[in-house]
This record gives sequence, C-alpha cells and structure tokens, in this order.
Amino acid sequence: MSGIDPTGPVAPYRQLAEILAGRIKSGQYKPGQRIPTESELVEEFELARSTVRRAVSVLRETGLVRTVPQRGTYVSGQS
Amino acid sequence: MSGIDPTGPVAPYRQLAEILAGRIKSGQYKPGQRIPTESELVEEFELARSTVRRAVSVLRETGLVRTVPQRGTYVSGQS
DNA sequence: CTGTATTTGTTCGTATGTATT
DNA sequence: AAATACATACGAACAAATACA
Repeated sequence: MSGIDPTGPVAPYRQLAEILAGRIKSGQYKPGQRIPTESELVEEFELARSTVRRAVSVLRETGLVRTVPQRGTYVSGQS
Repeated sequence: MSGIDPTGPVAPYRQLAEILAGRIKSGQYKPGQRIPTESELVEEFELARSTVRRAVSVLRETGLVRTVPQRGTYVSGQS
C-alpha cells in the first residue's frame, strides 16, 4: 500500500520521505535513475505538491537524490 | 545586527515590523522595490513564517507596502 | 524556428493543530 | 480564555528551462 496516514503522529512529508528512501534502498529506484515527477507523486500519494516537494527536499538534504531543474530528481550514486 | 529579542516586552512581529519600517524610511528599501521574500526574512531573523507574515501585514495596514499575490511585497510610493 | 507540454523553482494565500504564556 | 509562536498541509499562480513535434 505504502500509503500515507494523515492522522498519524508522523507528518505526511516525513512519511513520504521514508517511503521514497525505502524504494531507493531496496533498489526499486536505482542509482542514476530518475524518480517519479512531483506531479506523479502527487497523484500516487494524494498529497499537495508542496508536501511532495518537502519530502523530496529531505532526500536531497540527506544526499539520497540530486534534483536537476527542469529535468527531474535522480537517485544519487551515478551520473 | 537588527536582531529580534524574543524575551522582550515587545512581540517579535512588532519588532520586525519596526525594523522593516526603518529600512523603508531610511531608503534601504526604496519605493517600488520588492522587499525580501517571507522566506528570506524567516532566515534573516530566525522567525517563523507566520510571524514574518504578521509583521508584513502591519506594514500593509499602515500603507507602507503593497503585497501582490504570487509576486511579492513592494514598498509603496510608486508603481 | 515556433509553439506547446513538461518539470522544477518561487511566492503568496489560507487553514488547522499544538504548545506556551 | 486570549495572545503569541511554530509546524504542518493544501491551494494557486506564475517563471524559467528543457524537450519535442
């Protein structure tokens, strides 16, 4: 399901960051690959774009991904 | 430093409003110019965005600035 | 070269919940 | 109870760069 629980004690943006981090660590999203666009994540998790962006920014801060303006966000580890 | 004293008798949003008004009156922020974004003020003064917004709303009420949705807040006096 | 679509970047508007004083 | 402050979330609009037909 990997759904978001908006009523839980953990903020949705943190839940999403955890889910995405899990997908990277499990290899579902591989190094060098682009992860889904913000719009796609908005649809999949039914969150506002601002919330999705915040979740992605967490991954960026931890170095898990790199974001290229106008291109997308890519899993770190390769070019 | 123009810092905010959160322990003082004057509420932080009023302190910030005073500081920003001073910058306008001194010409640091000129008529027609856009003042720093909410986010920039948040970082500079280490205040919550809601507090910054409240300070800016004071300037707006006194006619010192105009806020254009989705654009920014501008010093009054010109277009 | 031109126009359109895509995607991220930026900024403001608004609302709710919680904590503190 | 009221005021203040912060965290979080959703919405909306526009900009800028890129991709593509």
